[in-house]
Amino acid sequence: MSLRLRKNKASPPPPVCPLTECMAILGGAWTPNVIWYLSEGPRRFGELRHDIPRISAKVLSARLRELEGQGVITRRVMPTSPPSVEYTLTELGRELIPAINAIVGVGLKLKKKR
Amino acid sequence: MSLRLRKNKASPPPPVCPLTECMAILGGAWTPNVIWYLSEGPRRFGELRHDIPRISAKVLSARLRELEGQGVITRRVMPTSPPSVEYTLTELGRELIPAINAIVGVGLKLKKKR
DNA sequence: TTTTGTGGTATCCAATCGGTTACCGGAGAT
DNA sequence: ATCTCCGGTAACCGATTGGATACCACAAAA
Repeated sequence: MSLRLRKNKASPPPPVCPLTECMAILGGAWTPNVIWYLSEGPRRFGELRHDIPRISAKVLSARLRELEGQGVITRRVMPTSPPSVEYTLTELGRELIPAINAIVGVGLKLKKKR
Repeated sequence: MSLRLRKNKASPPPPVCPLTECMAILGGAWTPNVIWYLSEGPRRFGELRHDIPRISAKVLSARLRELEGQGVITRRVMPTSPPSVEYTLTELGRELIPAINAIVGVGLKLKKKR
């Protein structure tokens, strides 16, 4: 003799999730890091490369263009020599900071436990 | 004549980031969704498949085993017929909920703006 | 004259990733 | 006797991903 399965409809699933929408922004490799390092102010391409040592120029370039296309950052070419480029979080981009901070918070807890 | 470049050392980068640590958990496809649907209580394999219609059994299975290995969820086989398996967030897993909520919050804002 | 600094792009490549399909055991229901 | 339900696994496959390397223009500095 054995127990019966509980009905599958037992508990209704939580409401529709907008997770996918937001993860489409945060999903790419290094994306949260880029946003994190932009969260304290504008930053140049080379500075970001230095901030995130293991990122390749190709990937950093790709991420920046994606984020620009999504309206998360703006790109501004400065009239210097050689020309330098400054990236800044938009208002939309700044709305991502609490999420990034929450992720960082969990990361800190994880580190403490090890 | 043209402007000079500002020194690269101008502003120090923010402190070392534990982002990567946490994103190693949240990074896989569907992972945040799985945690989200577990956030309101234990849930069975088939229920999760139903919650996340486009996920394949293979990927759901992989994610659940990964999360179990990372100590985010527990797996419990119930003595039913046919056997059913219940997944539950651990205490560590519950610490991820604020981050998930923050991500959901941004997703909601994104939806409103469209 | 040569070197340095900047912000990239082009190309190639191996690895990974996730989807698809087929299949499984074992008990209960029909 | 056969079908259904449940929670998977195995094998295969194409697409995507990200890393490595080489290369670019242009101006200023050495």
